[in-house]
Amino acid sequence: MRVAVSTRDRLVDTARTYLDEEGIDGIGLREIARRAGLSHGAPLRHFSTLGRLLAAVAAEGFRDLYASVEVAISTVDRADPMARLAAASFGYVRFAAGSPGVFGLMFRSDLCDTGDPEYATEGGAAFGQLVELVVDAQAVGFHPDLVSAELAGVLWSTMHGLASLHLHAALAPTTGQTDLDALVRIANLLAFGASPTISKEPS
Amino acid sequence: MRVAVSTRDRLVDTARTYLDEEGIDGIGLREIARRAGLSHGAPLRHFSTLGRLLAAVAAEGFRDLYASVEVAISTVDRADPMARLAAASFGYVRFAAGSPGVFGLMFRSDLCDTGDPEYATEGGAAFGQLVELVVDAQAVGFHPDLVSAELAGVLWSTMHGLASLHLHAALAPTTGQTDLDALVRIANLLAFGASPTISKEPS
DNA sequence: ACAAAGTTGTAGACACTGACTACATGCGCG
DNA sequence: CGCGCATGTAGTCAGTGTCTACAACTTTGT
Repeated sequence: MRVAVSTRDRLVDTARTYLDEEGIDGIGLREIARRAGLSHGAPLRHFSTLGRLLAAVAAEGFRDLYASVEVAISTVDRADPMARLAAASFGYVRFAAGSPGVFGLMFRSDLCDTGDPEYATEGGAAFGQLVELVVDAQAVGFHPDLVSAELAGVLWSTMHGLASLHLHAALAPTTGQTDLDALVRIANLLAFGASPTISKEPS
Repeated sequence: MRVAVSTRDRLVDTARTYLDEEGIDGIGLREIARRAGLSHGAPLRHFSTLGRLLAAVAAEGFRDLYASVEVAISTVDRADPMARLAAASFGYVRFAAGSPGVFGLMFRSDLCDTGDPEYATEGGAAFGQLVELVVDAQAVGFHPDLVSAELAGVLWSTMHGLASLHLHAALAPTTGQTDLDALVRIANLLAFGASPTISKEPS
């Protein structure tokens, strides 16, 4: 929680708060302006369009996602790449579960302007973080024959799918299941095998 | 391609066509009415709200998804549950790639009214189809200790994540990768192991 | 057969949205 | 000081979803 100094930052913060409190549905330029105590046209002084404003929110989301993964992998042995990869999974879904609104926004190309350079930079950084983890894992024998970026893409997709479907409650009604961590454990079991060191979530 | 007999069916068909041609962005009640050659209020005579109309479109999407998976698994040996499961993966992403607009809509709870009974029924049927495949696979030794619905949820999530991120082009820029089938092959490799019978896509 | 009732489509209105414009205010800097 | 420029305001425009009144047509009961 950092204090909003400029109006620009306050707008991004207001949007973030709205997303996590009210969800992604009613978000809009005028609503953000209202909550920030500004006139309906004020945001356009700082962002040329609503999409750019939301792209800035999403970029901050990617930074938070990066940090969440960083925190998760810091709890396990630095010399165990497989454990770090498994921990990263929990960091990913933990961010999604903790900031569902922002997470939902980050992958909504119809809402946030994905052409925004900040969006691309932060998104790429988050993915790059995972690729590094994958490279380390490959170095200790985890599917060393596969292209790192592709392997990372598949692992990302798994966590992304789990988080997405969980938030959309598309699985819950039929599975009667809300424990996201349990599903991540299963996913890790499938991907990494039944190692006891990675079958439990960290910290 | 079946001929639209009632106005109601024509509206659903018009929305479908729009989604696959123009994407999900500009869809709306008035736009659908325009394309169907009706006045802007006509759709509300058949659907109480835009969300219900789109829910009907999504429900038809779930039926098509079901059919796509059915086609995919029909190409492999009926007595090989693992091969059928792997084939189902291709059926899933093939539908998503072939009908990106409808696929995107199906999991957008802010757009289509997920409380619609038809939506819930068809969505549940599609998931049930996967659960059956998983049960068969468990019977031949594929993680028999896990809860079928949870295991199915994880597998669904993986395919869902791959399709979602692929369509959002969120992975493409960093991975430089557009071959969805290749990613599915990797995902199957991770989940099912390196059996040559499932490492290639069917048909 | 004929009128009543229901169904279906139209047209207008309302509140709302994102974006654009003209205008006012206030700040920094030569 | 005074000129720019950045910032915020208010009004406007085209567009949206939804509601309502109304017209036309179809079905139904007697």
